[in-house]
Amino acid sequence: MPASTERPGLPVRPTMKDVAAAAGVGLKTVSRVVNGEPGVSEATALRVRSVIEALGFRRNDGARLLRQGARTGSVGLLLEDVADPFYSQLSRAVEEVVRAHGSLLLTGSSAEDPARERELALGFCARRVDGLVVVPTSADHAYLAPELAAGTAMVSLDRPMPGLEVDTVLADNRAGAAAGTAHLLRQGHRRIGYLGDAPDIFTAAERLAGYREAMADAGRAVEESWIAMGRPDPLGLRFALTRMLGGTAPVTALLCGNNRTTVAVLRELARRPERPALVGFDDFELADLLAVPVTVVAQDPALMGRTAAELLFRRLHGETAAAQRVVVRTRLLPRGSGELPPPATA
Amino acid sequence: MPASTERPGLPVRPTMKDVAAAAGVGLKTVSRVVNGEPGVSEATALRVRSVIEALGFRRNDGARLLRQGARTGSVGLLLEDVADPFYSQLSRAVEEVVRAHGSLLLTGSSAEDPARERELALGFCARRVDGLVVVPTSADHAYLAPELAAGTAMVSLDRPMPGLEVDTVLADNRAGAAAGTAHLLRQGHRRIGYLGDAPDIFTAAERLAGYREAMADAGRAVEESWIAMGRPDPLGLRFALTRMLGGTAPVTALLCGNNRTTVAVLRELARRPERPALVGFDDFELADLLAVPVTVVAQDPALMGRTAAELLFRRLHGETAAAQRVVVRTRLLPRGSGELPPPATA
DNA sequence: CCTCCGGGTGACAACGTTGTCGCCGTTGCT
DNA sequence: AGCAACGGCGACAACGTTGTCACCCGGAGG
Repeated sequence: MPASTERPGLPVRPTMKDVAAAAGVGLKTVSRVVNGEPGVSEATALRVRSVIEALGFRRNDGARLLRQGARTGSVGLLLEDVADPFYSQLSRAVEEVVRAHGSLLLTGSSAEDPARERELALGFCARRVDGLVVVPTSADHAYLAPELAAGTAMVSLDRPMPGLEVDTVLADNRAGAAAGTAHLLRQGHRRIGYLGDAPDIFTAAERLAGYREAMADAGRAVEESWIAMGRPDPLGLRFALTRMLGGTAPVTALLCGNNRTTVAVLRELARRPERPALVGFDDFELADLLAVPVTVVAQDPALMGRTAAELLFRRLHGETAAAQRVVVRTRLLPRGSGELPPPATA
Repeated sequence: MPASTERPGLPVRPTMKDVAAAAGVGLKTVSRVVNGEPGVSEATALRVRSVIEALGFRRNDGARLLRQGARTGSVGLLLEDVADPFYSQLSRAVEEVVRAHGSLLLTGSSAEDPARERELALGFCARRVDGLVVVPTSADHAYLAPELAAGTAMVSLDRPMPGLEVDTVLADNRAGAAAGTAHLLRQGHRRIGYLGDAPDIFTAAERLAGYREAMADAGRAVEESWIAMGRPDPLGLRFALTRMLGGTAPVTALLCGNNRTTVAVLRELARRPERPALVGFDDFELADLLAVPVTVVAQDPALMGRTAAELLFRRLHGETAAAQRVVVRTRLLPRGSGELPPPATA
């Protein structure tokens, strides 16, 4: 009758040693049973299993991983903000793939703060995640180079990670923004405003470039006062809209650079008399049910997330080809707001 | 000049041993430097630090945790679907608190499938998370009892976890639904429909109960044909609405049991001639910008998530009081759709 | 001169698990 | 009867880290 260690009252997790002692077998036999390895008689296995059940034993994966030196079966996801519907959809898609591969997902929101992103990323790496899916902030990511070299797979999602040779999944921001702009031009608009996120954010800059491109292709000059870039705070937006929509030659249409901005603009427009045409980049729920349904350049966040995660696992499964860049198409969805004609006076 | 182990071409993470060898010091000295322990001369520390930098060494937290037998500094969050805005807000709030406590967050979506939830929860426990925040499915959670006993902190969020003595954070579903119903009754509605999620989901059942309560308090009988419960699929919904809104005594108002249902109902109503009054349970973005702004019983998901996470860390910090139940208030936000009067003919 | 002390350092065990290897007892063959 | 083969099982080392303890050395005190 072998005695286990004392319990001083505090909860202690039973180990294989405890199970072995309680079942009157060797440590390795318990290991074999737990892992379903052959070489254990059915009788012994049964006894061990019942002890495991009785003690509530659960294998310590940390120790297991340490011993095997193998994969941890976990992946880290870093993005700007899980609560943003675009990212929450990305997140869900990534999670789905991760789960299908039997891995667990660590999630962290960087809030667009490089220091915070770095802290999270290195935290994930210290936990020895097998891979990282990152929606990178605009800061330098050189600190990840050692991790990459050490074998942590990485995929950059939604934005590139300059200086790091990793697979990258992007939307065709430029073409999408150009398509949205061209659409407005086709409706007869000549003075079109662009409201986007801070210009150091890759997607914001690309979409602005697409807007300029389309305007240039149509032979239309762009006045810099038609452009407003920055985090979409209500006050700045109100100011920008007043500037664009007021004066003697107001813009008659708006292109919004992301769903946050689009929603903020809609909310602001509801307080104003002007009814400019509007195309939003990135679809959002209920866009089709608004008083004037909102025309958008829709991304496919689920596809982007899925693609990124699959690229990651391809690497983890041994793929060694050069880093690739996948561009996911956007689609213009005309719903009404983008088909409003310019006012007759314009 | 001590030689490290050979590298066969594959990436290998350097260990403290490698650093020690390269710096010509003992293993423990490296450990001391890494952990900022005293007892190392500044000269030695400097040398070790530069070697760490050069090799790109990063401490293996798994081994550290194993040795210390301490906390893993990670928490698991289990919910139904991160892509659902209600849960993504919960998620963000939980993450914020977790981060403030220096921990990492593992996230998993159960998709309302008990087997999947179980698999995820046990996976988290095998990773030895310090605690678990769970939005439980309606299945039995007895399998978590050993984990709880073993010292894994747990908090139940949005729904209770019967049979497990854990802190629980809930919205006041019943009172909220009753308030929404009473609001509709005050507008003169007498025949009010309720559309909710599957009745085995706690919140759906509670809200239904609140609806019945308010109807009973007003002395109004409820016809069972006014009630439709189930996952909000478009077809079932269409059928249910046809039933409720058709016939000789149609309902003139609707109470929707959650944001998914509300949106689905709005989408379906857009295809139909009837314009019943409507109150939704749970707020959603743009509810105020729709053609008829939507009156809702708003929950506070951020507060709920924050509260749950804080209760969890209180336990982790040694709190041993009996499990408590925190109820977070809901608020009725009248915006228009809930103030529509019944048609004169009714 | 010897002793004591304390700062700087390293050897070693241990955390919980798994891979390797060898032991024991049966069985089946010659 | 002798021997190989095999199934069942356990002892032991190792994974990368940290806690314990002992060692070495120079200087202060007797």
